[in-house]
Amino acid sequence: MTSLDEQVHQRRTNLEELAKLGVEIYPRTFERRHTISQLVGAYGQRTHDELEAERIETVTSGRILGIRSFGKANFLVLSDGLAKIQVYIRQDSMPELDFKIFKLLDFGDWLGVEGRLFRTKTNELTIWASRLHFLAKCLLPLPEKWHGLTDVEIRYRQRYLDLIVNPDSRRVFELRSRIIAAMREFMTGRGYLEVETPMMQPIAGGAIARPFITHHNTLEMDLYLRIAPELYLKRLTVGGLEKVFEINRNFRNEGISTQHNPEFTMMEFYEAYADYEALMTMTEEMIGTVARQAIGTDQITFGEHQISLTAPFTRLSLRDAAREAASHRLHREIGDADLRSRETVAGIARELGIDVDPGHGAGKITTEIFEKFCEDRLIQPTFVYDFPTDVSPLSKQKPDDPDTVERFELYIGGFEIANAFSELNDPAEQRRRFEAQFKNRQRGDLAAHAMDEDYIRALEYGLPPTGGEGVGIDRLVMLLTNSPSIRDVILFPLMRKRE
RNA sequence: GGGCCCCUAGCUCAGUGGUAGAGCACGUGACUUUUAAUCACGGUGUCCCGGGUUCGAUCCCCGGGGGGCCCA
Repeated sequence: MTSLDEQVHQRRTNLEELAKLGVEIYPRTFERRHTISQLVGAYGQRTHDELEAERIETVTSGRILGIRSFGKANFLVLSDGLAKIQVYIRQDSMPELDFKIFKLLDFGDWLGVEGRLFRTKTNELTIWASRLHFLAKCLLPLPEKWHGLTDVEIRYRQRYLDLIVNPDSRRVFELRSRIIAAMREFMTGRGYLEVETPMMQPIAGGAIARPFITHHNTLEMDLYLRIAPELYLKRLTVGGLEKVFEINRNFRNEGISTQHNPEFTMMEFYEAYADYEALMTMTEEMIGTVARQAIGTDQITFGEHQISLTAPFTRLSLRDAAREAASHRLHREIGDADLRSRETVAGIARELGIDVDPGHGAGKITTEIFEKFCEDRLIQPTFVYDFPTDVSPLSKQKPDDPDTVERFELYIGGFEIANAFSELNDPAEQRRRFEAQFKNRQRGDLAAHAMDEDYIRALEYGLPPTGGEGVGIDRLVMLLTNSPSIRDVILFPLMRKRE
């Protein structure tokens, strides 16, 4: 018999023995007077003498994360996932049946306890148990208590084990919830309406990305999982909802990395009468506010970096960033005009070791230079603004420069956190942009934006001047929880199927 | 998709071309305020899978699977 078989068998036997004693082995409810967290919160500072005077009786419950037996003195460690409390168990303090139950408990079982709070000689807050209530059996052995569970594959595939034994993991997901709550509060506090738009879309628009395809049987219709809610949210702005936001999942059928999960969470919002300048101001306020509210500070540690999220953030135009990086590497001055000539910028890119796609225009090539040489150096919060028009099919051009759109991306910790622009609201120009994208698609670019006639029709009814933005929630959570991989902040990251 | 690395007991990890190891966990016993409890004794296994080389492979070689990091 393997060690595993042996341990599972032992646990099953204990469960059977409990049943033989007449114990309800899967009881339906349990009424607590306090959670363990409440006990620790309320009485964690009480001294031995205060507890003796107050004689606090409690009924609580949790999972057994430690058993120390000394014959007649026995200790359990009980956890509610957030806090732990010790339980003192002695045969002469409880009914005979309850002590028999205790003898059949295993590491990992769920248990209810009645008793009085006291402090042991070593000053540990402890429940002196007078009754035990068996709540559920743990039939499989848990990971070791000291090293915990470090195998990342098991942590992701069996997140429940990770959450049981790794308090830091629990902490990350508590913070994730608080970050999203703070974000929602920030938006609703500014008068934004929270909405939900389709996740299944007949045309996957609003971003440059390859979609997942699914199928509706009775409609006999292929659908895409959305790559962005953008086009639907702007339809709402056409409909007069001047400030809307949505926090929800997007799905992109692309590579997986420490910064990319196929499904990820975005907060996307649109505000009538705002432009990208206004959004920059709002974004730096949002990031700092959310950080202070969710984690208590806007000065964070991310890996080896100390990052300040206090406004204002640095602002850097994309072409300046690309120009400076190229000038530095090629040891000569690259001018703005060099980046706007397709021939010149393609030559520069090749000199920099970039494989230039013959179908790519000057703007796309400039963006590639930026992505390759600048992105991962933008550790402190930086707005990179003014993107080439050919990589931004939904953004409004600058009045004096049709090759450039009013768009920015926010970089923190070396990766993109947010993407925003003044929305293109001229339906004729929007149609031209979609057609240009269609040409990219014909050349084989499966991520190119698709034509959306209904969206153009909506624009024809009139979209007011509008600014819109998407904030990557998972990446923000990574930053605020100092997590090196996006999989550490997604409860169940996508993993390859296992035989 | 490419490169590099990892896969050994339930968990965390050593290790070797010749009967596979430790700590925790598990079992038995001792112990009336312990806390990574301690002490004594005890059993651990498809060394990820398949093929090859070899008298002999967990180890070397090839292929596959899963995972991680970096690059695209």
